Amino acid sequence: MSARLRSGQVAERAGVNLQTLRYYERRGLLAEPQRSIGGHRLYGEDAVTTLRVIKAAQWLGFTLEEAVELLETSRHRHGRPVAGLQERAAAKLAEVDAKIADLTTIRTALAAAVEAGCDDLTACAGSGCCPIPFTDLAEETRHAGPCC
Amino acid sequence: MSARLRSGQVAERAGVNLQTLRYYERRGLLAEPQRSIGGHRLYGEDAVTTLRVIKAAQWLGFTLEEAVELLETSRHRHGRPVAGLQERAAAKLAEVDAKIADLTTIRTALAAAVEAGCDDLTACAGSGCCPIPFTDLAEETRHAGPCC
DNA sequence: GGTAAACCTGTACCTAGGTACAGGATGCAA
DNA sequence: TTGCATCCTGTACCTAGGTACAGGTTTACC
Repeated sequence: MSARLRSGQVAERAGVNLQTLRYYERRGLLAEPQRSIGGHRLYGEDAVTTLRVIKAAQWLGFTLEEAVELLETSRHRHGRPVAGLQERAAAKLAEVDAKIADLTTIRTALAAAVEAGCDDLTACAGSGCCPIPFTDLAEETRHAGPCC
Repeated sequence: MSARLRSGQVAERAGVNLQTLRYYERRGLLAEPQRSIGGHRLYGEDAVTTLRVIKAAQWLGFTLEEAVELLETSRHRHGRPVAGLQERAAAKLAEVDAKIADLTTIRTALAAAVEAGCDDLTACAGSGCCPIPFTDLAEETRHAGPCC
């Protein structure tokens, strides 16, 4: 239907690596495109849109796994409302809020350590007067770290 | 000098996996301990402290690579002040602030998308009325994503 | 001295999201 | 038709921070 794009052109327009296209295809994010006689991939403009959507989803904090689901529901939601962007975005919003709260706690500890003039974590761990919660961290192994 | 602890005891006290001890030893975070006649590792109490420090550093957002440096300066800073915790903590504070700012931007976009009732990213990418900055993201490839 | 738990080494595997390389085929323009 | 850029496949590698397993030795306790 529309002008066919070669993989290099799609990659360039979307600002991704050529290999990433194939990777996304394997992961099911990008549909298998048409092929030329010789076997080269030929994409439509919609592939570029899909890549933009993937990038936006990643920016919002969705994993590729989640991006697959977002794209799938977007593709074939025939009438009945599968868990759509609304629910997922609300859940992600809560995750982001939790992450901000964690980082804010850490920020406070870090600022306090700077303020208190701490200059040696090992010494700090010994003296009980450091604002960094060493003992809490040792016990709370269940509580995930700040990142990833 | 102090009571010798076996690797399992150290791991348990610090709340880490046994394998993690060896991993940290390889990475240079944990000094090579003494050995029993038969070759088993025998640690002092200070190993547990070191592990607590590592956990605290990770919680604050330092990588293991950075934790090595923190521990090393803590170990052999003979007089002259190498870049200590103060500088590193201040730098990390700036990083954390930047991360919080990024997440706050994302939070705003996510909340706006929920508010606007967006229910399909692909459709959103087409219509220009979605609060998610698709086009900006496509251009700003240099700007790192929200996480890691 | 017997036995079970703990420990040893080396190596492979895991997540997440890609990236790189080798060796060969295709596409396009002069 | 020649030549070069682009693309193909499959496989290996990367970061970061671990975790798991196999096969063998040591320690500790009864």
